[in-house]
Order: sequence, then structure tokens, then C-alpha cells
Amino acid sequence: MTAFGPLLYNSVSHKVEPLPGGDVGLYVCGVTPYDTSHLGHAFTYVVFDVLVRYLRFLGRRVTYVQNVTDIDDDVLLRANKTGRDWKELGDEEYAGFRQQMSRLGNLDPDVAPRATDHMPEIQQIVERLIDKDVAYENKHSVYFDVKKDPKFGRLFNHSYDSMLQIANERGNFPADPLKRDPLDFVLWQGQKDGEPAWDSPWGPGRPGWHIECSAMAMKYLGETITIHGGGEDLVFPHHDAEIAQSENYTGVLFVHHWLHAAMVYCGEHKMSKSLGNMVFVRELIDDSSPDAVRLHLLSHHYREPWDQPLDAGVPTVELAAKLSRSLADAGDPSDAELERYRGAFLDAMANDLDTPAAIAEIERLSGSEEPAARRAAKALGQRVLGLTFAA
RNA sequence: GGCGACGUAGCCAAGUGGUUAAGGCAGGGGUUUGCAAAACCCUGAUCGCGGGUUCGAAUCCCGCCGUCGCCUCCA
Repeated sequence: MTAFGPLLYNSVSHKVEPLPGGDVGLYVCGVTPYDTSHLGHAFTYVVFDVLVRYLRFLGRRVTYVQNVTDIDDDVLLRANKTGRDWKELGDEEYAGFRQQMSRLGNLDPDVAPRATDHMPEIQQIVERLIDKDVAYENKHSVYFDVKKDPKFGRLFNHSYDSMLQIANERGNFPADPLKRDPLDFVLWQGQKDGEPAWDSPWGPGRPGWHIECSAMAMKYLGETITIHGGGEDLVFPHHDAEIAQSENYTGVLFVHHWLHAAMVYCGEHKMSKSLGNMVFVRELIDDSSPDAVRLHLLSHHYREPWDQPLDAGVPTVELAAKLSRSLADAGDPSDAELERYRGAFLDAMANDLDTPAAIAEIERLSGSEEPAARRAAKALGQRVLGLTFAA
């Protein structure tokens, strides 16, 4: 095995870098389950599914962890609004999410940990951050003291004002009187009326957003993980908060390689639950096929934002049908055949997961007169891109 | 600040390692013409700057400078 793997863009260095060799620990931020998953979610998780498949195809051992933040402001808010039990709502939405990801052909993560199952791990980190004087307790809540970490925000790499502005748009409460600095983020929040709570050294309460990912990532993948991924909207404050919590906790590098999937827009705005401008995965699959949707998603490079207008449908229906016609009956290639035809495909994948180019290569091979080329195309498409080519 | 493009003659612009770097417009000179116009002929580049790789760089790599675009409520 080579010492270095494929080239992947690293959000923290802003450069395309070779992935370190050896076993890969991959942590991908999962969903907060309070609403139906849309095409933007599907894009992110299909991208990381392809990454997992690709690395395993190269012979790398990958441990894929994708969490679910099942206790969070949004879940409680939605449950409250609809008069439902927060746990029941979360379980239901999460089950729906997983079902749709499976329908799309995504492999199950090796571990799918829930925030609510990791209170001891979360509290242990919070305790040590207080001991190290980078966090402070105030009236049963605990906050991370951003001024104590001069490197805070190095992933986002923006000014203090910009950080505060973005954080405020994404769940930060700058006016919280218990905070020393408006940018400080909550590690543990004391129980409010009617909210679920867990016992802690600071009284009953629940974890803040961010800390659950540090706890679960380190529990399952160790103090330094190979790849941490998620949607690009998680760069700040979520991922920078994770870095701050984890590295102040361990004293060592938290993540080698940060990977972020670009946002899918819908008309003028980012597709989002709160704006309601969503294109649903379920409907798109029903209107076409899992392969067609997957091809549609992967025909966009993962770092390139793109637009899915409402009612635009799936433009890759014809491509999916064409590939299915030429590959459905193809058998398995021999090792020699696969080796002979995989070059351009693997080159594309090694070039920062250039799935549009990889798909073009599958299409080219599928049109070949050589049965062996078609067999190779089918194997690559199935094993690396997660397509089925089912008739 | 970040990301992505791009910087080739006055202007627009081709060119993605290999003879003297296309072409168009404008400008200058000329032929033709009673004059003018039109047409035709002639005329122009240390390829943003500085390094590097190479036998060889507009072309590839690094760093600057400059221009433009994007940066949209937890995926």
C-alpha cells in the first residue's frame, strides 16, 4: 500500500493534500432529526458514502461514524410546536432519514451514535475543560471561553465580528447574560422549564450543540481522527467549536483532514428546513429511480454549490436508463480486466473526488464494444459510486 | 478574510511545453481617387511581477501584485 492516498481538499489548510496512509477514521456530522430530509442532506451523505466506498475499494480500512444529534434546540422547539414528544419525533424522523439514505444506496455507518447515549463522555470533557480554565460555570450552565483559546476559529478563519454574526445566525444567543463573551458557546445548559434533563455536576440540564460531536468522535475514533466531514454550513461555528473543545481537552490535533460538502440551493436560497424550500429525496426517487438521483447528485463536484429548482425533476433519468441497458447484464470482471480499465476512473476519483469525471468515464466504458470494459464499468459504478444499474 | 476565475499590443482576443506568439477593431504610413469615403497593402507584444521545474515556459509549480465573481438561517 502506498504511504499516501488520494488528493483531497483540506478545509483547514485550504489546499488539496494527500490523505495520510493507514487506517481511516471518518466522522461525519449527521442530521438533527426534526424534519424530513431533503436533497441537500442527500448530497452530503451520498458524497461521504462514495468517499467510504472509494477508500475501501483502494484497500483502506475505514471506520465510518455518523452521529445523530437527537437532543437539540430544534428538536425541542419542533416537538413543542407540534405537541409531540421530542424523543418520539426524533426517532421517527431519524428512522425516515436512514430509510431514505438506504434507498439511495448509502451504506450504513459502522457506528451511528446518539448524543443522548453519551452523557458521561460529554460531561467528562466539560469537566476537564473547566479544570483547564478554558470553560466556566455560571448558574448551572457551562460555557467555553473563546478568549482563552487564541486559535479559536482557525477553520473558518474570519474576523471576530464575522464569527459573531454567523454564530448568531446559527443558534448562538449573544445576549445570554450568563456569558462572559457573546461568542462563548454553551457546553452544558441548565434545565429550563419543561425541557428534558440529565444529571450533571452542574445540576440537571442538557448538552449544548457541538460538544456531543467531540465526545462521540473521540470515543469511537480516538483523539486524532483522519477525516471529519459534514455540510459546509457546519464549518462555523460547529466545527470550530469541536476543534476548540477537543484540542483543549486532549492537547493534540483533533482532525487531520476536514472535508465539507457544498450546499444545494433551491432558487435564490439555500435549501433548508426552516425556509421550507425543499426538494424531497423520497419524491425524486419515486419520480425516477435511486440510480438516477444518485447520478444527479454525483454529477456535481462535492465542493461546488449547485441549484435544484423546485419541480426541476431529475435530469439524469436518461443517463441512468442508458447505463442500465448497457450494464444490467454485464457479469463480474476478472481482476485483470478491472485493473486494465479502471485507470481513468481512479484518476478522477483521486483528484479530489471528481465524481463528474468518474461518471463520464463509466459512461464511456459502458459504451465500449469490449464486454470486459463494460464489466469493469459495472463493477466500478457499483462498488465505488454505489449505483445498482438495475433494470 | 475565504473560495473561484482571470491578468497576452490602445481595446477585444486565440493559444493548456517546442519553429519568427493567430485574428479582429482602433492608430500610423501607403496604393487607388478630382477631393473624401470604401477597398487593398504595410506597420505593433521583454505574454502582470519575481522565483522554480525543463534541453525548452504565455503554457507546469510556488510566492507576490491587480481585476472580477461568489461567500444565501445548524447537511
